[in-house]
Amino acid sequence: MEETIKVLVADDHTMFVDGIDSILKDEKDIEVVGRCYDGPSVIEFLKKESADLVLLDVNLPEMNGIEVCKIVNKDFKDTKILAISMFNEESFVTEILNHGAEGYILKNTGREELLTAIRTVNDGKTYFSKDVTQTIMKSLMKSRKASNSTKGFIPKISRREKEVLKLIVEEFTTQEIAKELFISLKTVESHRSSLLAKMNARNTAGLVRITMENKLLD
Amino acid sequence: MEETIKVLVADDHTMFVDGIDSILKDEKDIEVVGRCYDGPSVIEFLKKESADLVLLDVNLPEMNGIEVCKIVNKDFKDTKILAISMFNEESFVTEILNHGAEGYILKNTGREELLTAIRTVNDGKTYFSKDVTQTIMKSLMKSRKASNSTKGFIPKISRREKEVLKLIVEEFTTQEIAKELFISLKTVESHRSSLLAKMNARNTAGLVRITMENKLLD
DNA sequence: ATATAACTAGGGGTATTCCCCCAATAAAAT
DNA sequence: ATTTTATTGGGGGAATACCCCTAGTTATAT
Repeated sequence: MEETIKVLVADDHTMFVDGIDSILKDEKDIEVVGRCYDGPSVIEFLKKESADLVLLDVNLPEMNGIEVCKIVNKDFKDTKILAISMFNEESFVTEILNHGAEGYILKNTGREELLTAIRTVNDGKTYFSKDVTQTIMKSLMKSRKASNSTKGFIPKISRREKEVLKLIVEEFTTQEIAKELFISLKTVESHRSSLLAKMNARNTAGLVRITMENKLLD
Repeated sequence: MEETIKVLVADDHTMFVDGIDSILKDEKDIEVVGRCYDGPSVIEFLKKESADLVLLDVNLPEMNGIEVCKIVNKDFKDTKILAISMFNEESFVTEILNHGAEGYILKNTGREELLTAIRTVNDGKTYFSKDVTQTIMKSLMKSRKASNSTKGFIPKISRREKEVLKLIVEEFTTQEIAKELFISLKTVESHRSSLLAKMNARNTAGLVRITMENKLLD
């Protein structure tokens, strides 16, 4: 390896960043070019200087890791993301990987594995901790089950239906929805029954559950 | 300082321990004599070798920091405890301090402050991070004030209520729930209204949304 | 251009939820 | 031992949701 890997460390825990620094400074092929303690700082840094890889804490203040990941992937395509987190939480893992992170390791990862992860991701491959791999497997299993139980998707929900659905989830009654959207009570009822049919739900409880399970309002 | 301070590092996050190690190895008056990744190991270590100070993570697996703290204070009176945690949580702080920890710092503490904390505690004084001091003050101030501001606060939901709630989320009607649980329609209605009150919901939609948001059925 | 879907709205009726009141028994906490 | 909470159950009524039907207008896609 002729060139050094330029690493930007982003974590709000100073001591942790110090630790990473200490670990990486002994490596000839790796150079820590910056340290950030919140999301926006990462973006600011990358606007001024370049980095090959961001060691990115998923749980950052101000702007969380997922948001940062989105922006970096859009505006700084040459910069890779190695996500790092305290928690082996399925939601964190899957979400940040869906937004362009090339790797995900846990903070209980050892020194050697950290170095391996950085070099692997920098080479354009992906790297996951063993535990994380298991988590990903689990979530894949679950999503398969979920999509099976829903019996083939949810048909497209129209713009107006989505507005109604949003208000239903927010505990509005049909009357209140009608007033809010300046339409007739009967129209709202019509949308409601369309939603029940499309989502294959029996009642309001089903509408809300399926909405949350499938994140239909995001 | 003639003698070196013998430090035992106890944290389940390998990378963090590595970081501490890297920071402390440059200091002539401080020596890391051991590394533990769970509570019982700390006790085992102290039975065999001595340490002046344990850098103790509050959230340890197997046996948490408070338990470890109790035992160390009882059986190894010469060993000081410097508690360390990710979270500036009032409950953690007050509880471990009440069980004999001499200091409490956060993981976002910088290198210099860590070294200061270790030397201060080793000298028989106490050391708290600035943030922690504030937290202690706050807890003394409010102590009695109920936590209304906690938006996500949900009173305890009883076993039976949880059963009813589960079936509501699964789109059962009150009648069906009554049959399923072998109780009267009126009893189910009673549970329903208790749930509405406890969860501060207006209707079924709210029950389901709050249930999903807070993962009340896991 | 001509279906297809979306948005609108009504009539009429049943089912369900939500609300108030109440109260006995059992279990758990103080 | 006493209080509180949980679980059970009821009467009655108002509000809401759900279901059947139809149907005109307006986008949108083929």
